[in-house]
Amino acid sequence: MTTESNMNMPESCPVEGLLKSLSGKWKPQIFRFASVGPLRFNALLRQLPQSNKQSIALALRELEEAQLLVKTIVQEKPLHIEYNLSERGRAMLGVFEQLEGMLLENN
Amino acid sequence: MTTESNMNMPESCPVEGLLKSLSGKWKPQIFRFASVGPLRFNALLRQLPQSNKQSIALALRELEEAQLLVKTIVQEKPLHIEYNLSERGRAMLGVFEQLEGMLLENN
DNA sequence: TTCTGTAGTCATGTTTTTTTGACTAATTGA
DNA sequence: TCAATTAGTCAAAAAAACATGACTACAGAA
Repeated sequence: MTTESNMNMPESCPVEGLLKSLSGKWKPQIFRFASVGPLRFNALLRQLPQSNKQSIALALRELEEAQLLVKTIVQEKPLHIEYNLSERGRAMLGVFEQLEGMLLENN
Repeated sequence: MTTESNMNMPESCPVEGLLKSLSGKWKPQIFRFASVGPLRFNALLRQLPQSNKQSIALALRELEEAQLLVKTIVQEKPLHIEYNLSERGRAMLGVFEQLEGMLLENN
């Protein structure tokens, strides 16, 4: 039933776009970690010992593309890279916290 | 890096569970359709012409297991099955509508 | 009793995602 | 200068998700 016409079909519904940008094996956890404090690549790998570089690198890139995280080069020694929740990311976090409340209460 | 120990690891974070139960190629759309009115299997297949029975059946089953939809046998003629948003599903919908507002405004 | 519509399941194949392991390249500390 | 740490990339393999086509089973209409 699949045709060529559904390739790269841009999301019509923004919520569906958000769900997609948070879907995958590692992105939800990474997002949650980012809500606590800045992330660094190798530290993240150590926090997610069942994961791997490739997947984490991809997840970070996609979260950045979705504008949920921002990547910064920190000009300190040792020079390094940090990922933080973007403004949009923090806004999403607020909604998720509300959601969490709802999910816990009724059940 | 993968071990056997992460098989069926139950979700620690309820929001991650929700994200998971709404992830996949068809579940978000099905959920949105359900927010408009009752769903029926064959009608859904016709509304999602690039999909297929197998995937839709699986998506419906998983949405039901996640308690976002409820399945009802309608004792009318012709006897048929209906899927509706559960109470939990409607609660989620409320949050998603709020989310939608946020996603549209800042950007 | 045969045909149509309902709501699926099952085995198999294809495609997409995820993992593995080797490799790169810049920075820093000893 | 050597070794370690940081943050990755790449090609290939393995695993998971998705699609296809054949099939089932029941209800109702002609």
